[in-house]
Amino acid sequence: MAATIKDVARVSGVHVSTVSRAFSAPHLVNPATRSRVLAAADDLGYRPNRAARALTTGRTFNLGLIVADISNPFFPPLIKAAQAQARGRDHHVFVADTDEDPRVEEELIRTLAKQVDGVLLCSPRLSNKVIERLAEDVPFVVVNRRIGGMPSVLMNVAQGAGLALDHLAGLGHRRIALVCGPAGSWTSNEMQAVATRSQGLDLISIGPNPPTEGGGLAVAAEVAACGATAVLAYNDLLALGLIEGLAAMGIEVPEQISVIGFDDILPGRLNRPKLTTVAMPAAAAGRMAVDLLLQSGGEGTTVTLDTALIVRESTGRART
Amino acid sequence: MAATIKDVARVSGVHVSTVSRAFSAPHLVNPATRSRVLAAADDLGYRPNRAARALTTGRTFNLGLIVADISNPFFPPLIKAAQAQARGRDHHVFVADTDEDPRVEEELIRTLAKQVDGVLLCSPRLSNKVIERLAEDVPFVVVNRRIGGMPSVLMNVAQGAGLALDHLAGLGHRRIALVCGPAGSWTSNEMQAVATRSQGLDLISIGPNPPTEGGGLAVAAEVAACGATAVLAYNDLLALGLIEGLAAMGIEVPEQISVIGFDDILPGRLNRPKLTTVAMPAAAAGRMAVDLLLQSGGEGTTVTLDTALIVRESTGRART
DNA sequence: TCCTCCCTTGCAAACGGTTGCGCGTCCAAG
DNA sequence: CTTGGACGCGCAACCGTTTGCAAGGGAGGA
Repeated sequence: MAATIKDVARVSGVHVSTVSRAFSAPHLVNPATRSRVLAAADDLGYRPNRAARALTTGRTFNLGLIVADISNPFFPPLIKAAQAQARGRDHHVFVADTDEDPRVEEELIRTLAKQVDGVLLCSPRLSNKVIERLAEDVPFVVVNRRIGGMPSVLMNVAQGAGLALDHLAGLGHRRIALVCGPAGSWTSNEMQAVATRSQGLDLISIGPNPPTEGGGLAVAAEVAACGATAVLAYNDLLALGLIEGLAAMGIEVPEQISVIGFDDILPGRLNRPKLTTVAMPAAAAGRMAVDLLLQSGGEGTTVTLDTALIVRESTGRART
Repeated sequence: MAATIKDVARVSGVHVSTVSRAFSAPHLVNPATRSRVLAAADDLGYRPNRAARALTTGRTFNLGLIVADISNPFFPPLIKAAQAQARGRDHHVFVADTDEDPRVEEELIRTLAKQVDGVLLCSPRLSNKVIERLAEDVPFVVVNRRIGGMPSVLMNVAQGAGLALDHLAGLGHRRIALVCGPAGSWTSNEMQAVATRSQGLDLISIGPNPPTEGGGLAVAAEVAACGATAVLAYNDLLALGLIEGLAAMGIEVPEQISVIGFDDILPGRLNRPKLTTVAMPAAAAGRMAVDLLLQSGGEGTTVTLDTALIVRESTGRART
C-alpha cells in the first residue's frame, strides 16, 4: 500500500495541508519544517497522487496523444518528439491507438478527457462536428487536419507535392499516377488539389487505398496498366508495397517506373532501391503540437511546417 | 465545463447516490427511476470521471504499457494486440516510451502507478531490485525478462537461436558471428547461452551494440574482418543496418555472408534481400500479458511462447 | 389489523489532495 | 509599551464518485 499525504503528515508531525504546501507552495512553509516533511516523504517513498490532485486543481500534468495506427512508422518520431518536449515541461504523455476506427477514437477521447490536460489528435478519422463537440470537454491540438478555429499543426504537403512533381517533370515524366490514401484524408485532398493545379502534366488519380503496404501491393497492376511512367504515392508504405508489387510483375524501379512516397520512414531508407520521398517534419510537428497545447494562449493558431524532397534511388529519367 | 454526477442528479430530481447506482448497480434502483436518470445523463453528455471513481474503488480500468523505444518496429504489433485484448475486457491502454533511459522508466512507472490498474513492462532496462520495489505500488507483468516471482511473458529465444544455428549449419556454415544487443538484455544473454552450448560451431560474439540500424552499420567492418561466413544478429534492425554496411563495403548478402535477424519486423520483409529471421510472437505476447495482468490470480506465472524461423533471402550456402 | 420484510432512496463518510481563511507568535517600528 | 505586519501553520470545505447504513413506504402473511 503506497504512502499517502496523511502518512507523511503523521510521521513528520504536521498537518496534511502543510505537507501539501511543502510540495506545491514551498515559499509558504518554514524551511526547517519543509525539510523535515521532505525527509519523511522520501523515507516513505511518498509521491502525490496526480489523479486526486487533479480533482481539486483541474490539472493532471498529463497529455494524451491519439494516433490512428501506431504501427505506421510515420508516427513514432512524432510521438517521441512530443514525449521529449512534454517531459521538458514537466508533463507526461499517454499514447493510444484507435485502430483507424472512429468509434474507438471517440471513446478514447472521452476516457482521456478527465485524465489529461489536453489531447494531441493526429490524423483524426472523426468528423469535424464530433471533434468540435468533444473540444468542449478537453483542449485539443489537431495534427494534419484543419478544423475551424481549433489550433492545428499542418505539414505543407501541397508544397511537397509540388517539389515532387517538379522533380519528376525535370526527369522527363509527363504521365504520372497519383496513388491516393484513405477517402476524406486531409493530406489526400491536398495532394489532389495540387494535381489539378499542375499544368502540362497528365495526372491519373488512383484510389482511395488503405495507407499500407498491402494497399500498394493491391494497386500495382492498375498502376502498371495505366501507362504512367512515374508514381506519386500517398505515403511511403504504399510506395514500398507498390514497388514490391511491380517487382513481382517484372517491372523495375526506377528503370521502367519512377516512384515517390511521402513521410520518409525507416523502411524506405533501408529498401532497395532506396525510396525517393517527400520528408514530413514529424518530429517538429510533435514538438510544436505540445507547445501549442501547453501555451493554450493562441486559440486558433495554425502552424504549417515545410516539407523537403529527398531524392534517392527510386526515381530516374523517363524512358522514351 | 463537463457535466458531473451532481448535474445529472439535479436534472433528474434524485440524489447523487441514486445516479451512481443507476450506472454501477442497476439492480438496486427502480427501473423507472433508472431510465429517467439515464435519459438525463445522456442529455447532458455525462460520463463518469474515472479518476474520481478510482479514488474510492481503487480501480481505474486503465492499463499502462511501457516500452523502451516506440520507434522499434518490434513493439507496435505487441502494443496493438495488447490494446485490442484490453478493450475486450473493458480497459484502456496508455503507452509510454522511456527512450531507453532507466531514470525515465522509473519516473514513468511511479507516475502511472496510481492512474492504472496494472503495468505491462516490456524489455525493462531497470534493475531487478528496483522493479521489485516498484511492484509494491502497482501490479506488473514483465515481457521479455524473468524477475523472481513476478508474472512474465517470455519468448523462447533459445529455441529460436537453436533453429537459426541449425539452419546455418545445414547450409555449411561453421564460423558464425553473434552480433549482440545491449549489455544486460535478457534476450542477449539467452542467445549467448545457446551459443556456448552449441557444438561443432565456431562462434564469435561481437558487442554489446545498440539495438538499432546504426548499431548494425557500425559493426559491419568488424564482422567482415572476423572471418565469419554467417551472422546471427540480436534483432532485425541490427541485421538490416549490418547488411547495408556490408553492401557499402562491397560485400554481398547472402552470396558472401549470410545474415539472420530476430523479430520479423516490417522493414525486414520489404528489404532486398528479404531478411531471414526468427519471428517473435509479439502479438501473442501482448495479448497474453494483458490476460495475466487482469486475471491477477496466477501470481508467479511465467508463460513462454515459441518462436519460428522464417527463411527468406538473406541466408545461403557457405562459400567454400 | 398489525407485524415483517423487501424495495427504493437518501444521508454522510470516505478516497487523496488543495486552498481560502483565520489564529497565534514574533519582531520591529512608533 | 502598544500596534501591526509578516510569517507559519491548522482548520475545514471542496473536487466527483462510491458505498454502508438507515429510513420510508407498500405489500403480503398471520
